[in-house]
Amino acid sequence: MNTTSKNNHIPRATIQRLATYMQVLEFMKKNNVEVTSSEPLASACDVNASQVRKDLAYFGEFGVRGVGYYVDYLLEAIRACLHANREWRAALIGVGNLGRALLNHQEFPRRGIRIVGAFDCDPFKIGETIYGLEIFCSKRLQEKVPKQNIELGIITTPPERVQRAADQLIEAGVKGILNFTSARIVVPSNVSVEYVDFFHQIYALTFNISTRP
Amino acid sequence: MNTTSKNNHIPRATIQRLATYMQVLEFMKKNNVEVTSSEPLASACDVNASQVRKDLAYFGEFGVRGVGYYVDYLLEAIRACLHANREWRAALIGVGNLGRALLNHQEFPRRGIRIVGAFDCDPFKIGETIYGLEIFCSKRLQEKVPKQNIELGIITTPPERVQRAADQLIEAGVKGILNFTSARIVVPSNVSVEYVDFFHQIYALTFNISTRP
DNA sequence: TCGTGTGAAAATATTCACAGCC
DNA sequence: GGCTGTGAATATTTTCACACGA
Repeated sequence: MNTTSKNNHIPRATIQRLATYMQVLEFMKKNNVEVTSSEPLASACDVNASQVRKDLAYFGEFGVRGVGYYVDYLLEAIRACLHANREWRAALIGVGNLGRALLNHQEFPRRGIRIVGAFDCDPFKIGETIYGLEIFCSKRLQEKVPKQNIELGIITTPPERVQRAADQLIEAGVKGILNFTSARIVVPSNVSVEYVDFFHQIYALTFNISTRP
Repeated sequence: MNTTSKNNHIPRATIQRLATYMQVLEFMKKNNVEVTSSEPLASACDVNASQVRKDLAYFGEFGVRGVGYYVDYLLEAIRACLHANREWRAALIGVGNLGRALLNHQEFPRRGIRIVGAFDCDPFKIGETIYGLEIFCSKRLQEKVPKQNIELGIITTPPERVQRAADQLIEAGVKGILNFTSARIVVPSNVSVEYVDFFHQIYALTFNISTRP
């Protein structure tokens, strides 16, 4: 399985759709569907069938002409494309409500994301143990990130502190940041940032609802 | 302020960026910035300055040539574009961990989203009161949605139950659904659906990190 | 025959560049 | 002089349509 064949730039939309295909394929697998094809996969994801084929073509050839795709094989192929087929170690900064919820979120370990460090700058929280994880002062990221082989940072601080948290994570050497804060951050170009803010989806809803027949 | 002038189709990406501009403008407002221009706004959002102007142009003219944009005015204008400048009433189905966290999330009321009904199908939860809201059986959506003027549904059930929850919401008359489940749903074309799944962002991260120099 | 993989065509989105207005 | 608003140019993404292989 060759997942690096076409090294030309891959649209971000393609990456998002691959994640969606994964979800649908997992659902199919759970329902003992062994073979599928671009059409049902596409319609489950509300896209065009050739879109599915084109998205996959960026990475290689995973189907069988005249037959379709073996669910299990395609699932593994997509996991490999997204590099979701290995363990990723993460640090979480900001142990408030949301932070705690994420620390307890079973979907993370199920998908190979291990949150192995919890950090905060509140002296009352430092030292506390939550879900088996001791909370450290954010200043100790410097020391813990390399030691624990942490590559991802998850920020769940209040928005005022997000930039400082990001700076500390980057200084400590993480390669990617997942920002749950509503504020934007500035990072050097060798670090990736993704924003999680479901109000974007809410506004897409309110807009769509309001501008319909 | 005319926010419906150009009725041609508006790209989804534009809607998403408008939500981002809102966040940045709110940040500026909090920092007492009164006037800005497309350049600083664009660079804070990692887009091109003419992208900002083009996005706004879909809805009208909100700037002053030679000057820029008045933060407060632009903010209100964008809110109006997204229909985020009024109250929206929502029902939540699935009072598990995530559901509870959302019911307690202060950002909802702050942004005019009022969750006025909580529903579940677990008999042990029905009747319980959480954050001042009684939990009702999902079957009562039919009756509660019209009575309480609910337009949005928020689904936080386990994925196996998401389709049924969606069917009940739609049957009861909601116009838009925010699906926090990892499963896809099928809805009639007069209902809008948005998916919230931060693993999409995580996979964007793992992909980006892994396919860099 | 059926469904993939893929060039070519069409549709969309982004960026440029500058006229127009403060 | 400076920055918006916008048509025109460019770039990107999606869709079509069909050759090819199982």
